[in-house]
Amino acid sequence: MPETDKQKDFTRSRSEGYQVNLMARLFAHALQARIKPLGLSTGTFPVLLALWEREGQTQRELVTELGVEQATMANTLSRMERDGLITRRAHEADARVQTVWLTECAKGLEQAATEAASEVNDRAMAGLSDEERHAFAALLSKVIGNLSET
Amino acid sequence: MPETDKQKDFTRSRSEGYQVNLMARLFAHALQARIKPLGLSTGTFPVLLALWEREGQTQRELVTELGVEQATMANTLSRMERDGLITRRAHEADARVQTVWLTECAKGLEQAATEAASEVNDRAMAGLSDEERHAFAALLSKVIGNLSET
DNA sequence: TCCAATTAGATAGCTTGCTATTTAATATTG
DNA sequence: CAATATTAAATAGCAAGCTATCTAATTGGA
Repeated sequence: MPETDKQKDFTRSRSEGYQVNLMARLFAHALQARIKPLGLSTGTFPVLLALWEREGQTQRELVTELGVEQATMANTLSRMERDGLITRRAHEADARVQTVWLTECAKGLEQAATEAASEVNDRAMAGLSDEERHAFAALLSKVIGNLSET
Repeated sequence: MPETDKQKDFTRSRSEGYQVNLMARLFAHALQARIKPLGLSTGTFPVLLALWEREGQTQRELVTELGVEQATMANTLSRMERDGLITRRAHEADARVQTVWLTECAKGLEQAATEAASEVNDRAMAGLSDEERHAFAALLSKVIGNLSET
């Protein structure tokens, strides 16, 4: 390709960044449709997964585990408290820290919510062989690793 | 796996939806770092790509082409107008329609901006063979297709 | 022709994400 | 011990996405 045509070889439809953004929005849309009836939303969902696995984590721990910014987590937790999904208790040894606990309501949603998420993943991966699904997971990890460096 | 363990087989770290969301945020972060010095942002970028290819499109055409909601596009175009990237002109035949045009400033950014985006894609795909990169693109298309149905 | 349906776009109001800054508490070090 | 660093969390303010609703213009039928 001649040097003068160089700026033409970038097209949106073939850009991985564009496709990834579109895919993420489609995932979120599909998940939202299934968990909205449960009173959940896409932002609260990963927090709930972390807490279903281990309750009483600090905001800092959730931030590290989920890879969002501290301010994002603070806002998400505020909404979750407002909506009756979590409560916060003072840390016994460190007055800066609050620990996060699930309400009974939130505890009761685990089964239905994880089933909804599995359904979305299965639908997204429909028609892919086991090898393709594994290849996709491996490529996701690789790309995430590449973009996470420093 | 026994029936009673069923709810435990969903883990965030292995959920495609979670990984895809993380990957999309990393892509956006990497792109933002490179185009912010040009006065651009991630939301305006695909609109510019579409207009660099063909100016004078209507908002409706941009919506269809980029796969965002009409309200999202309206807001994005407002910010772009505010920031001196586009102007809008009345359509000669239909008073409901406005066509979107690039400012001289926006026209001058094409080369630098597409280079920035290529750089992000290359970094994300670093260490992948040509076959892997093609496989990734094919899987993206497949998954997008699956989630786009109806 | 006129009324209903459609279409283009704007607006309201929300979530989810970000950066940057602030406040308060704890840890560290001279 | 006092001054400084660091750490945890909150807050301000913005971008980018969404749904839902509204207005105005155009189109299509009866």
